[in-house]
Formats: sequence, C-alpha cells, structure tokens
Amino acid sequence: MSDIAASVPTVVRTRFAPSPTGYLHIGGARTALFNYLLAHRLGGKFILRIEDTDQARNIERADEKLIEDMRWLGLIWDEGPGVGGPAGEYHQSRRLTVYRQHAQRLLDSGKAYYAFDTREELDAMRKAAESAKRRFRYPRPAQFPSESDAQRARSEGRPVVVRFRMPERDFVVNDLLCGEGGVRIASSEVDDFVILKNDGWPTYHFAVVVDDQDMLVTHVLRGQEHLMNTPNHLGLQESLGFRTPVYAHLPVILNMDGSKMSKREKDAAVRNAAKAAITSGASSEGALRAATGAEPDSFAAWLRGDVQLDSAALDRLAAALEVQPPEIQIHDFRASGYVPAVLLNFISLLGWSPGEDREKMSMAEMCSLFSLERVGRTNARFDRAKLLNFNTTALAAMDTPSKRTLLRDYLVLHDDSPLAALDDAMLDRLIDMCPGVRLLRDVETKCRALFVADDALRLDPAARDKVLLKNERAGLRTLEALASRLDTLPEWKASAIDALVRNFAEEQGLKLGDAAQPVRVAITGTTVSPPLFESLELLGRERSLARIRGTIRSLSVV
RNA sequence: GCCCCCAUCGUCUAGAGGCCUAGGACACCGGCUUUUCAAGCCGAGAACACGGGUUCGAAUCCCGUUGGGGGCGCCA
Repeated sequence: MSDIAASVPTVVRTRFAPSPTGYLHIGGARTALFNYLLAHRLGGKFILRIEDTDQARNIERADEKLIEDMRWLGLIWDEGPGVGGPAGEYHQSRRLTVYRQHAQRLLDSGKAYYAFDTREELDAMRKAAESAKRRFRYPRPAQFPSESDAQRARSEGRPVVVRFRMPERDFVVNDLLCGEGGVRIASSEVDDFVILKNDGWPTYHFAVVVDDQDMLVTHVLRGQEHLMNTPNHLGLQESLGFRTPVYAHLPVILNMDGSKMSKREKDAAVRNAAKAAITSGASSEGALRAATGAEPDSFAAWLRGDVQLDSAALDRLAAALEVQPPEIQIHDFRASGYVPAVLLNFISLLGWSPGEDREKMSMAEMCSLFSLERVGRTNARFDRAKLLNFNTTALAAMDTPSKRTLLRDYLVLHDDSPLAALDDAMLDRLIDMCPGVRLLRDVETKCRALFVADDALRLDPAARDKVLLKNERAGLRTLEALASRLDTLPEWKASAIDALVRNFAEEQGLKLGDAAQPVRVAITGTTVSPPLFESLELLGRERSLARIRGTIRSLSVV
C-alpha cells in the first residue's frame, strides 16, 4: 500500500471519474461541476481521474476530447492528468499493479476467489434464474479454487477471473440525497461480483474503491445509476480496511420527452435526416457516404441503425445535410456557439437551486453559494429553450471584446467560414452589428454573405419569390429604381443610405420594409442579415451595386 | 419479474405544518415596438398525481395506489 493511502484526509476531496468515450456528455459535465463546486466551496481539492479499464472500448488518447471539453468549460482540476498529484497516476490503465496487489491481498485472505466460468455458462445460469423467476446470484463454491487450479484453468484456455466474496449481510448506503437515514439494500440483492477480469484488468467496482482510497476522496457525487452498486463498494471497503467516503447520488438529466439523453439521439437525428434526403432524392447514399468517409458496408449498416457513426463523421454528415442535430456533448454546444459559463450556470440549476429566486450566476458565485443541502432529488429535463434564453441574455450583457474571444473560439471550430480570416477590428464591427443574437453562430450565419465572393452569392429561391417576384415583380422594380439612386449617392455611409432609402419609400408611398427588403435580398441572397444600411456601408458602394445589378440581371433574363 | 430512488405550472424550481389567494425563471398566448432575423417592453393563462390517515391546521408528516427514473454484466 502506498504511503498516501495510509494517511487520513483532512480536507474535502472530490473527484470526477469518467470513462473516456469521447467528448464530455452533458450529464457528466453536471456531475463534474457539482464535484468542483463542492470542493471549492469547502476549500478542498477537485480531482480528475480517467477510468479507462475497458480495453475493448479504449482507443489511443481517448481522454483528449474529454479533457478539451473540461478545460473549455473551465472545470479545472487540482490533481489529475497533466497536473499530477500525490497519487502519481490518474489513469486507471497505469495503475494496474496497485489493483493487482489489492486483489492478491483479498485472494490470500480468502475474501476473494478464482472463478472459471465462460460467458455461455454464465448466460445459461442467468437464463435459468430468470425462467425460475429468481434473481440471479453467482453460486459461491464451498471450496475456493487454489492458485494451481487457476494455473490449470489458464493452461486449458478457460477464462480466469477473481470474484469478491461479498459479506452476507444487508448494507445501508448513507446517501446525502437518497432515502431518509440511508438506503437499505438487502443481502439477497447483491452477490459475488468480478473484481479482476480475465484480461487481468480490474472492473469498475474494484478500481473505483481502490482509487478513492488512494486519492483520499472524501465525497463521492455521482449519477443515480450508481446507487445500487454502492453496496459492492461498501463491501470492498470493509474487506480491504478502507475508509468509506460520503455518498450523494445525483438525479438524472433527461430529454424534454423524458427519455435518456444519450449520444444515440444525435446519431438517430442524423440518420433520419439522411434517410429523408435519400428518399426525397435530394441526395444519394453514395454522396452522403462520401461525406462521412465511411466504408460502403459500414455506412449501410449505419443507415440500417445497426451501428453508430463516430462523432466526427456524424458532424460532417450533419453539415452536408444542413441539419442541426441536438447537442448532447459539451463539444456540440461549443460548436453551436454557446458561452461556457452560461452552460455551467444552466446545468447547475438542473438539480440544484441557491434559493431566493436566484438563477443567473457566475462560476465564482456558484462556488460560494453551493451546498449539498440544496441539491434536489428529482430527475430534471433538459430544456434547450431556457438554455438558449440564458445564452441570449448573457451575450447581451457582455462587452464586445469578450464576445469576440468567444466568436474566435467558434471560428476555430468552423475554419471554413468566410469570417475565419477576419481581423479583430472587423469581428468587433460585426458583433456590434448583431445585437440580440442568441448564439455566436448567429453572428456567423447573419454576416457570412457579406464576406463571400460576389459571384459565389447564392440567391435563396424562397426569398427571391417572396421579396422580388411576388406582385408582378414589384420588389424587383423597386430595386431597379433604388439602384440608380444609390449609384449617385455622394457619400456611401449608413446614415446617408438610410436617409436615401427612407426618402425613396416615402416618395413612393411604400413602407420602409418594402424598399429595404429587396435590397437586402439582392446583397445577401436572403431575408436575414445585419441591419441593412450598415451592411451596405460595410460592403462598399461597388460591391453593393455589383450585387444589386447582378441580381437584377439574373432575374431579367427569364 | 425482483430491488432501489423520486413526485409543485408544459419545463427548471422556491417552499423545512399556519407567512400560500402556492413565489421566480424559461416556454406558450395576447398586445406594443420594429428595415429582416433576433432582441426589447407590457399583460394574461398555467401546478401541489390520486386515495386514506395524523393535526385546530398539510404542498409540507405517515401509509397505500398510480406514474416516472435507475439497477439486476468479465460496461463504467
């Protein structure tokens, strides 16, 4: 046992212990946040530990995306990957010897034993239990196999695992959130679970107990899905002579429809869009497959719903289909243009309330206000509309340089945008032209037409019909009349253009919108843009008139 | 199926037996403002799941029912 494990924690120490399966999930972010807040509130330490003990699922450097999202949110850990700490290694995959030593200790003292069952045998036993309407419990042998039995099994090619001899008694989980005075779980509900897999790696239950001891974790805040596992951990702690940390099992975050929020959903949304595009003839399977870069067979399997696409391929496909799949992982929210502090504020309210009708908080405020007593116990639904409102008000209250920093971050993720190459002064100008935006993405979608080449401008057919061609081309005639006046305007400034268009409208007995919209469509191709006169000024007289004349020409040739 | 957790407006929540004619926020609806989209302003509607107790008094405590969620892996 290491030195650190022998000492007794004197300060609060929390940890977030995800398995690295890609970007950080929204539910995981909330768990991490609560652990972070508790540690900071109580002057303790927040630890990040990577639970990468599943070799089948682990890919090289799988924790990178997770860490990227954590950092982006500002959930900075005091100990863990990249910063180190007293425990040395914070990846479970690098702590194998520690787990094996403890397992051996249990084996030697008869508190754990070898088992040699195959998957098929276990499946058969579970099936039998199910048809007999019994809960399956592993049949503990009267006599535990010896070390040489294990050797023989191995040489015969049988699987060899180590099972924990679970103490035969009821367990009470003293949970701060669930139950009153603890959750009692009967002895009949637990059994001898595996602690060391056939591949020699520890299972989650085992590694988590060893690490929480070694890392001096005092408070475990985790998802409610872990509540029923806790007796396993209590049993292990008892048999290993470890401390038991304080537990608090957090309620779950669900979708608005009450279903579980998972990456599957994003996958399904894109699949539906892909199928619709193929059915309607808007695209072909081959073209979509090319967008993903997938092999024909695996793409077909994905279309059938047999497998999921990796997130990068999914994002590319969504972009090609021009759909916005629901954001599930933190990276998705980042790519949509949410503000990290807002995201944290919003998810903090999912299960926690500071009281006094308080909602909008900075990280520092949350840190000083947080307490477990005010964490709720009911599952929460993830209301994207409310998040969007939070983001909108936060952006409205932010100064231009702060927004620019966020817009830069957005553009780094969207480097194909025509805005990506602009300098700070220009970005600031655009930001100021777009008050009231809901997402950083809105700045980009509103302004991008001003930065594409004049001949690359796409005229939206719906906008063209509605604004220019409707009513016997009234809009187009207005545009023609305005074009010649704009041509002779002495000073190409927003205020001057404003006055010109207003005068024109009044003179013609038109509403301002009737004069402005045709110009907007002509210079941006759509009905949505930053304020028109400023847009014209920014574009400049020549390019503005070139676009207007180009639009007129393209519609006159009919 | 068995076990566990949970239950206030559509959603997130405030509510620790009388301050509750149940408060706030978002959404929704109506109106105003407006060169587009947003944003903004004003206003309205909207909840204690149900049934029994306990108590002078219950959203609040107890029991049951119903509903929702989770667990029952060599996944975490």
